[in-house]
Amino acid sequence: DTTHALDALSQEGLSEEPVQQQEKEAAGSDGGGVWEMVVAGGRKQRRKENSRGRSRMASMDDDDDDDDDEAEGAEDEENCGGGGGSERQREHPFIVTEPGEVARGKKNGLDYLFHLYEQCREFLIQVQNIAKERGEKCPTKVTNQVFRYAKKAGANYINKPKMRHYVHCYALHCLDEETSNALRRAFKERGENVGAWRQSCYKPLVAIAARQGWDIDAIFNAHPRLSIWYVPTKLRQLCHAERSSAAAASTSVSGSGVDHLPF
Amino acid sequence: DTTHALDALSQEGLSEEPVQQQEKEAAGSDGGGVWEMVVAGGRKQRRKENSRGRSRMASMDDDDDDDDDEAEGAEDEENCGGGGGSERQREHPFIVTEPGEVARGKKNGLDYLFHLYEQCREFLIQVQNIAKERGEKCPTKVTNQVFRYAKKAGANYINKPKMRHYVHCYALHCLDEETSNALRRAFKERGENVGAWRQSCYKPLVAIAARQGWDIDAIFNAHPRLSIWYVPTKLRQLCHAERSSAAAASTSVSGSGVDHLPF
DNA sequence: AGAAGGACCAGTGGTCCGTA
DNA sequence: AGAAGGACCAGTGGTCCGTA
Repeated sequence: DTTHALDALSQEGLSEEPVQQQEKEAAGSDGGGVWEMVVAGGRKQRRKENSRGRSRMASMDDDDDDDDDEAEGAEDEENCGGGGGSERQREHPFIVTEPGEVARGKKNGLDYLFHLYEQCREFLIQVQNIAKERGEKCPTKVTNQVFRYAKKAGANYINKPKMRHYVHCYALHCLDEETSNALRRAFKERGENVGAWRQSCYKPLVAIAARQGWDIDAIFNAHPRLSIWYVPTKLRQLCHAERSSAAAASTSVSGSGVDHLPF
Repeated sequence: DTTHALDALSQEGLSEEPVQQQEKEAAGSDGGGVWEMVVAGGRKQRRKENSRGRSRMASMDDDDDDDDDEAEGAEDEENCGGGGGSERQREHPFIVTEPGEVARGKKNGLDYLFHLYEQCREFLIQVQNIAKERGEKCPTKVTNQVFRYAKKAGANYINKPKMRHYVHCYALHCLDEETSNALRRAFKERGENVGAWRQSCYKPLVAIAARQGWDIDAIFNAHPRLSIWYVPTKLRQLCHAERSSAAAASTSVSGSGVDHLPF
């Protein structure tokens, strides 16, 4: 009674199935659909075979998967917004944009970046539904399995290193959108690059953690959209370091405590 | 201000430190201490070097670590309750015992088995405390890291395959001690071996799951002592299979539903 | 130079199967 | 035969570094 079309999920690379599910937005769950039509239209390259003869995957349950399958290694050019050619494709780099601003030229903006996190969440939900239906272990986080699923669903522009790289930026966006927006405007105005903006997102997060007892895991877990992301190592370390030095400062002022700082 | 004696924890096998923490019971947290004096006295082999030149580990924070360090590969005989000799040591096999019954001869009873789960919980709590103190990722389950910690703390009789093998038996003991006890008495009386008793523990668990909406993960997670254990694959599969056939039966009786069973 | 992401690596969950 | 557990293995979390 249950379709087992996704049986290959845990046997990656073994089956050879023709159907491929396109990236689909689980439409209507947020503003992403509209936003995407505006911003992503010229950028979204659909499925370039990633040249290592990977197998594909049957699509699942509901709607809109289109069934075209290219020959392996077809490596044809695609509309990537003006720079046609057959060299290996990458996503356009991010630039610092204000909220609502669409990046021009061969660039992607930060609304698009955050949108990728929402898409990953939708892919996770799909993976969870499949797992529940089949009585298998159900992931609570965006795992390798989810990234693999996203890729097979045609979302080649989603990958683990990128998503992990900017998690804390998304965290600030979730936890304090005001501050996040202000930071974006400030860094755009100053003409800073994405790396500088990214670095600057740590500090306000540590401040939030300070106000909430330093438990960054609890802060992530308490937020419905953030709880599915692993706390980045560096953010965890910064919180720990800052807590330690804050504790040291307060004890050395009060004279109590067990640390041995010079006085 | 914080001791970093356990810095080697994540660098297993690299450091060469002389201090070793003995198994300790985190005394007073449950009845294990008393129970152990009665039952485990003649069985507890303390530290046989596991012959692969593994390094040891500095002990942590609090109390009672004894500092003796044997030469590597000392391989001396130990008091194992009567069977002295230098051959490789194993734990005595389990036999089916009634609640409160002490196993005689070279056997271990089921109270002892369940006690091992409590010990693992205590080791997990110690690992969690260390992780929190150091601002590192904090495990919520009994992971490889916890088994490694237990071994380094001298609890050589704890190992992953054994603990995973009997998890569902412990689960029944946690979730329905009455039923668990009755099962033990019945299987002892019938002279069944441990394997048969172990097998028999699945069925009442599936029945519990049936009563609670089939969500075995939720059932594990709702119980404070059980939530730290991964749901065993086979138990998960049994619940899923039973739910499916129960659903099929009910729909074929009611005539509604989407399955295509013969009528 | 700044940035995207393939691919690697140490340590994980899971359990088989050589051992006693 | 029944059982304990060393050791293996596929797939994970994490992120470096060769690439563009």
